[in-house]
Amino acid sequence: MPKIDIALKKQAKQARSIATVNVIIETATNILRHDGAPGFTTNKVAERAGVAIASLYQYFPNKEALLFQVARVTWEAELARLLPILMDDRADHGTRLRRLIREFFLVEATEASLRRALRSASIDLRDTAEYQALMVQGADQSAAFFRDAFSKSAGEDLDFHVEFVGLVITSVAERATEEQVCKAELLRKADLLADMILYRYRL
Amino acid sequence: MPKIDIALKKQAKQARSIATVNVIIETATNILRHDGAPGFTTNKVAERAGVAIASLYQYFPNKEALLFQVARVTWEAELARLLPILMDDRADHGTRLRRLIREFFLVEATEASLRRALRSASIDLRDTAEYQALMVQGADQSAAFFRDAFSKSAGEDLDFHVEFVGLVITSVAERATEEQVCKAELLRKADLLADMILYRYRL
Amino acid sequence: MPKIDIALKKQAKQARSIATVNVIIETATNILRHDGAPGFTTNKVAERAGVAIASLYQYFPNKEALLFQVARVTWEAELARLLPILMDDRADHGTRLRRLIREFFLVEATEASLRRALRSASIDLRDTAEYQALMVQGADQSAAFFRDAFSKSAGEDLDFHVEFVGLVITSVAERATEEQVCKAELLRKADLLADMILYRYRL
Amino acid sequence: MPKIDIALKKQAKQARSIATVNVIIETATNILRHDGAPGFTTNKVAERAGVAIASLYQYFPNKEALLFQVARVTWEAELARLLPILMDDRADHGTRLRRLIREFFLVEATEASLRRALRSASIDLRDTAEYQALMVQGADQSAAFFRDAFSKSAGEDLDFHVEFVGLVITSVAERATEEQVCKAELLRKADLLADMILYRYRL
DNA sequence: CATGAATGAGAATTCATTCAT
DNA sequence: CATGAATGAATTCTCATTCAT
Repeated sequence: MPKIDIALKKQAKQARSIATVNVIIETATNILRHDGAPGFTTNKVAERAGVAIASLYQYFPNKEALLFQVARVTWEAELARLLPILMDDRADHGTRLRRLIREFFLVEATEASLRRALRSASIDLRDTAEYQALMVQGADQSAAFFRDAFSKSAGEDLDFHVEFVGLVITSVAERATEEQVCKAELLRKADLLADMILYRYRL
Repeated sequence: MPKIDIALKKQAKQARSIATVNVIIETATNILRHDGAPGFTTNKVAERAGVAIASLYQYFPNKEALLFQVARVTWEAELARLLPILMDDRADHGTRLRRLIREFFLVEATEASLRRALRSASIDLRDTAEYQALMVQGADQSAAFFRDAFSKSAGEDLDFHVEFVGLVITSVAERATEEQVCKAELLRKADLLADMILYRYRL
Repeated sequence: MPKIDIALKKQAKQARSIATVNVIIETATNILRHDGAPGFTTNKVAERAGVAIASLYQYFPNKEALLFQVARVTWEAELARLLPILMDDRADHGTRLRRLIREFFLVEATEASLRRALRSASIDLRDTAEYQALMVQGADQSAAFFRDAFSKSAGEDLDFHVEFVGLVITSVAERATEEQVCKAELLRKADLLADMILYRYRL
Repeated sequence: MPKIDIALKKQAKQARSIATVNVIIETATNILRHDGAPGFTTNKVAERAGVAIASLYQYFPNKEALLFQVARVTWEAELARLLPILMDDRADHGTRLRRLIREFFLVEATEASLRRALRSASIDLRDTAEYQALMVQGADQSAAFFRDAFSKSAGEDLDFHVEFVGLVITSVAERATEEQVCKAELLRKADLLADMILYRYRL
């Protein structure tokens, strides 16, 4: 039941229009990064991107659609950094989990302001099928990993634990990176969180 | 470096003025609760509160100032529920921490939509001295408790642990209450989080 | 089931605001009269009325509401000219009907362009309860007159005839006044239409 | 004084071009029929017709030109249904007039929404020479018929009567078909209008 | 003090039309 | 010729805030 239609209007075919679309998405990302959600207006994006506002609306049916593309690109980049850690079978579960959390904290930190803006702006997005599909993409893989890791110690309701640990890691990472801190301290926090989880599940 | 001046324009002294201010704050709270951050406009608050918009601006220099008062009142109410648990010396630290987390989850859940709206609306507020002072208020008391609880097991940098545990509890509680779930599941999550912390600090 | 809410937002109370509202309605009427429906934009109305666009929207919740007020004022003025003719019991039905049609043609002619614009612009208005109530106002009185006049000759389905004659008069008057013609010719047409109706109903 | 140039840019000569032009006109007609005047945008027409917007502008110099073609095609189809009735010498004038009015009501009813949209969209068109020429086309033939039919009873100014009766029939038909009614009631109205005219002219 | 009135600046979105390949 | 790309100029409507009584 997505109230807003988020699908792109036209697929850009020619090189010129592909460039335009990309410029728009990049500009939007930057604005979100630097000015936050309240500064994110279609007019500003168009102006800063150097295209007419009507051009923006030729590809994105509405503001949310543009926002979604920003979220998609950002999220995909994030996944690309995290998945390899999950898949690395040479390391045991505990090691991988610790690495995952560390990397997750670092990833969030690099784009802290962008992620925050994205979060606060994409409230309407949450209900769209597209957004949920996007989120599931990465969640699937990590859930499988968690399931594997906790299978012995979690007790009966494995899924409950899997979901909750995911929630804990993402929510803490988000908040921990809100304040600007040095990398060392960030990693210390990541490790401390990893400790809590590893202790609980005896990894 | 607070860009916005949040201080109340004039401390309402007469009974009538105090009542007006309170009505405005309550109305604002309700609007935030029911209509969310985007529905929170000064004109709507004034209208629903039954005062002229100009009167609102006689007490609150700008929108943020009003928002801050809402945050303050809400936060103080929350503290009032949590502090007794922290202060109860009859229970040992582990028990109190578990209770604290449970209560915190419940508190957050009862006003989930209000808290979310407050969060998403008060981004600019974060930088103000007033807001930070407000947050410290409760943090002080709980920090003392945490310091006491973790003193043996935390190792050297006690303050680091104290701060981080606070962050973990608040961030997880906030996210865990975002989706509507039954009380039982909420408490299960609270307990699981408590487990993680208690295990780590051997309580 | 009115989709658009047409009710005025605030009732203007002070003299100043009553003047503002009136100026806006008058300006809107003039624009409709001279520029037609496509030229009727809220911005243009506000600008020509010498008020800020936001002021316009303080009293009229949307474009349609303003349009409705124009229709109301115009319609009421029209009624004020027609009702006395209907009520005049000194004349017989035939005479009154002939006078009514003449006056109706003249009324329509004086504001031909306004009425046309109003018609073409108020398509959405038709479905609103307010608009229908407004229309019924005058229709009631004339229907009563028609019913009285045709009762002997119309046969069984009196209401059908009453409604249809109303439709005939209004539709012909509207179209007959579309082209600019002299008063004499207009009255000739009115009389010819009256003939047709009077003959049919033996008045 | 046609402000807008309505003439086709180039008479499509090749078969492919003719097909394109026809597809565009048909699509435009359908959009007008189903979405009404406000939904009638050149971009939408082009998209639904499966041609590039620039191609549309290669044949039609502007929106009005396209609109005019729609009006022309529609009007010609209408004429094709009405003329045979007028020309049928086996029936007397009264019979033919009654038939004409009935058929006219039916024709208008079948395409009520299209005609309404066409009317409300083609206000500017009225002043163009082309449009007037188009309208005269059918008017000529029916005027001849009316002249014939009313010659005895109309008195001196025959042309006046001829023109006015035409106006009466078209205006009433248009309005009578605005509301959705069953065929039976529509014909009843047509007959009642025919009565009025026939009585007046003793046919 | 309180308030009714007023507004500047901007927000999202649309549309007829042109341009360059 | 056909078309993908691009846009200027509007349009409706909102909102935080000020002003004058």
